[in-house]
Amino acid sequence: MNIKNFKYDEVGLNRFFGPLEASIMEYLWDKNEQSIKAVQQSLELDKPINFNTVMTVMNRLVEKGILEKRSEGRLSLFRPVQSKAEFLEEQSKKLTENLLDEFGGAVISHMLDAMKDADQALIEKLEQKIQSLKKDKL
Amino acid sequence: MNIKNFKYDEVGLNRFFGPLEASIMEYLWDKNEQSIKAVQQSLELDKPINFNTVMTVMNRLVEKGILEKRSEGRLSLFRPVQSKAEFLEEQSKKLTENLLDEFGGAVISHMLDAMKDADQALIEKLEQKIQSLKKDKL
DNA sequence: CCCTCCCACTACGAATTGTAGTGGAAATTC
DNA sequence: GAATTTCCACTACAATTCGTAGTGGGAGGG
Repeated sequence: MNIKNFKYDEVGLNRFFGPLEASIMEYLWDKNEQSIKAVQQSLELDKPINFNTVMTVMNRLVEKGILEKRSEGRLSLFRPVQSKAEFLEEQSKKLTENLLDEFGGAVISHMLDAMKDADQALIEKLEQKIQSLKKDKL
Repeated sequence: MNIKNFKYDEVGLNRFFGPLEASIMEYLWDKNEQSIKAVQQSLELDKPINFNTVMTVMNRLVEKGILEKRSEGRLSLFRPVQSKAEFLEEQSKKLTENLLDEFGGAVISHMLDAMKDADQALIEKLEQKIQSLKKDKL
């Protein structure tokens, strides 16, 4: 799983992937294991896309450790290594740790500042976490 | 100020810039306003670097809105648009907001989990923030 | 008047991502 | 069994980003 960049100016999967990569991942996370043909046909519904283009990008995703490739007879099937939830969990965790390493506790203040619309339950949860952190310090 | 990517696998300014860009910014944040020559000579202390290489990269930083360029006679002087502190503040804020937008309150939990070594003062501050957030909700 | 210093313009290579052509091997069809 | 279709491997090219550097021009000092 080899994601290198987090893109400020994009949204969702496009923060981690190129646009075509993102569409492919979106589809595969929905359908789990699929052939290139199936992916290409699905993308084609939106706009024309060459089979080989899809294949190349999918093979690159395998090289990057995002997809797994399996042969069934002469058919190649591709499937995400992680679920979308697992992927997002891992990325948000990595980014969070990176941010803390880089900027220290100050980010947490930014977080809370930005979090005006947090719901009550989350705030309670945070409060408890803080309490337990305080205890650990004693 | 046009930073696009945050790099997982780098550290410090290298998360936002290429390595040469980062060295240049580091120097200019220390010295404020300097000529290309001054920058190049400073970098040269580490390893040989062509004057034109430095110039090209500095001009690109101007195009990106990171540096400002000013002519004094026929000499060009370059200076960061923001202080390093301002820059880091802005980036950490942007990233924080992006992360929250993207992943919701869950990141905060990650934060606190990762924050085992937070100091007492920070924890107090967080507690107060939480309290005021709670009040706002009433 | 020549030389040196500084800058503008231009170009190239590696890496990343999207694009697609060519051709080969297997399956299907006649 | 030969022809056609299906699917994949290999290869290549374009745009972008970043580091690199060559060529040449203009301004000032000796």
